[in-house]
Amino acid sequence: MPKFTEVETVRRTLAAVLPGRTIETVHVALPRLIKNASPADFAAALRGQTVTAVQRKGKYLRLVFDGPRHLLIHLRMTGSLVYFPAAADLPKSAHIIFRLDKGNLVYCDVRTFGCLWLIPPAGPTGVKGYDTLGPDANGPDFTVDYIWSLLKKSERTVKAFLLDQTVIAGLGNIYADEALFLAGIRPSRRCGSMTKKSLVALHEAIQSVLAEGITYGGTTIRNFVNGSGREGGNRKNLAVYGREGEPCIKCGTAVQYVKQGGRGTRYCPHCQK
DNA sequence: CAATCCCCCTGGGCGC
DNA sequence: TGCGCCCAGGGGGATT
Repeated sequence: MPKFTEVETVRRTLAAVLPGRTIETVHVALPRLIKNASPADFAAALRGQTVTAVQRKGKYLRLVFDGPRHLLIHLRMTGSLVYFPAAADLPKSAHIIFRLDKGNLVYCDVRTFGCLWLIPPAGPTGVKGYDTLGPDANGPDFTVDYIWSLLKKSERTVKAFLLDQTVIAGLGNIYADEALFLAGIRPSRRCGSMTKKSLVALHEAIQSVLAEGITYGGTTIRNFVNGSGREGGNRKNLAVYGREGEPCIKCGTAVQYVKQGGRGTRYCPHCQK
């Protein structure tokens, strides 16, 4: 599922219902999802904890409690975190169940790549990917000048650069392709060949695709559901992702598919230079 | 430092 | 209808 629009959609949904709720018990059906504690320690640390906030940084969700541990979650490809206000049949992929004073919070994950960690409320967490995150793609520190300073030093492709979470936190494969299309930049272009002008266009395109993705509630490709279990509605807005072989919406040229850095990459060979 | 490959897994889609 | 293959939004690690 994720890129951060999906994670942000989940965050917003949960932030509306979780604060004030208290965890009564935790059931761990798939222990390997918890990366830095045994199931027993994990359950014991969270029992009796009251949620005070639901935060996001990059593609990580953070449940803030009134106690000495926070819960950090990465949904990876197919994870979801869903609040059930009343008793309900749980999906087969419900791997971790937090029984609350009112309702249940359920971590579901078909491919089971997701990760959960207990972390301290402040300071380094020991979770490498989290501690090294760059500025959020929709945050105030993600500026043209910031990107320019890194871009000049890099010899990588622009797409690899965009997906590097230490550079920009939150951008995923779909939105990287979409932003590059919108800015007219070929994914295989070298960072060093970028002009300030094309960077400004790219910066704007990133903000734009992310804002739109959030507005439409995330992009449902296969397994994405938001914190209420509803699917996102953004798929129809995608210009290149999932449209390989179909005509470019600007010029009609067939959208190309290539593997770049192991990731499926789509672009218009006419519009993107 | 950058690129590639492989891994973690399940299930949908498609060709035969 | 069934089987086997290929594919997938993420990211970490080993290797070249």
